[in-house]
Amino acid sequence: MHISTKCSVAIHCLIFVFEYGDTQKVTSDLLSLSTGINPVTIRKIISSLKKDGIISVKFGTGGTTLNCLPNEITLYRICKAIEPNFASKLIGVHPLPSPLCPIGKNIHKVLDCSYQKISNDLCESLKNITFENIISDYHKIQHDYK
Amino acid sequence: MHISTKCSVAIHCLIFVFEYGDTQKVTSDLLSLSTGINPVTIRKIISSLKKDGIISVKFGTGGTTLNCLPNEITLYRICKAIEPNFASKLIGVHPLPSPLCPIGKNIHKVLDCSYQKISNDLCESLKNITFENIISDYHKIQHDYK
DNA sequence: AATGGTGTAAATCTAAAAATTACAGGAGGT
DNA sequence: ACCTCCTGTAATTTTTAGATTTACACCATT
Repeated sequence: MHISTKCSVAIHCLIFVFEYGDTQKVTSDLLSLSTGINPVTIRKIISSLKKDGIISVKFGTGGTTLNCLPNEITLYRICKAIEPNFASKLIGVHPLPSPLCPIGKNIHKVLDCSYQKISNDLCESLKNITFENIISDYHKIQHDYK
Repeated sequence: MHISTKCSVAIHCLIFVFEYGDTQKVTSDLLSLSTGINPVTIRKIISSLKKDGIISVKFGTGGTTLNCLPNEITLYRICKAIEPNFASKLIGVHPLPSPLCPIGKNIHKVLDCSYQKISNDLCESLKNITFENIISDYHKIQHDYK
C-alpha cells in the first residue's frame, strides 16, 4: 500500500548497472551485496525491469545492461514496472463499511473521487523525475562527500 | 508506509459527524458500526482529530461535533493530524545498503533529492482537496444512487 | 560435462497495523 | 449519591503484507 522499498532498490540497481555495467558482469549476487537485499528479491525486481524493456539480462551466463537512455526512464515507469497498479494501492481504504448506513454504503465511491485526483497528481510528479536526474544527483553527491 | 486506512476512516467519521452530529449523539460505538472499524481504533482517530482542533468531543457523556468549517479542513490537515510524519513514510527505502560500495554509501542521500520533491508535490495535492469538496461529492453520489 | 548464472515456486520469518481486552475516570440522569 | 454510558489509554494478541530463505529446473559459456 505504498511506494515499495522495491522501487528504491530498483533505482539503486539501475545506478549500479549504469556505472559498472560495461566494466563488470552485474549479477544478482553483486547487487544483493550492494543493496543489502536478498538475491531472489533482486532477481524479481530485475526481472520486472527487464519485462518493461528498461534493461537487458543475459540468460544463463548472467550480466545486466541498460537498454534505454537515462532520460527515457522516469520514476513513474520504474514504479509501474515494479508494481503495475501501485497508484491504486497508495491510499488505504477501510474495507468493510456498513452497507446499512447511507455513508457506509457510499464511502468508497466518495473516496474514489478525491483519491483518483491525488493518484493522478502523484503519477505526474513521478513522471517529472527521470533516471538522468537521479544519476546527476548521484554524481553531485559523490563529488561533494568525497 | 502509505496513506493509512486510518485516513479514510477519519473522513468517514467526519462525514458522519457533519451529517448527523446535531441530531444524534455520535459515539465511537456508532462510528464503529458505520465504518466496520474497532471502537478503540475509532477513539484513537477521533482523539487525533480533536487534538488538531478539527472536532470537539464531549468528555464523559460522549458525542462529537465539528469544530471547523468544511472548507478549512484539507486532506493534508487530516493526514497530518492522524500521522504527523506521514509524508516521510510514504516512500519506502531499503534500510541497509552496503557502506563499502560507493553507490550503497550514497544511495539514501540520492533518493532523498527526488523523494523530497515527490513528497512536497503530494502534500500540495492533498492541500487542494477540502472536506467541503468531499461533502459535495457525497451529496452528489447519494443523489445519483438513490 | 562443469561452472556460474537466471527464473520461479513454496514455505518460513518478520514487522507493522489493527483488533481485542481491560480498566480508570468524567458527566448526566434518576 | 449512585448508576449508566461514554472517553482515553495501556498492554496483549491477532492479522496481514513484505521480505527472506530454501530449493530446484534450466540456460550459456568454458
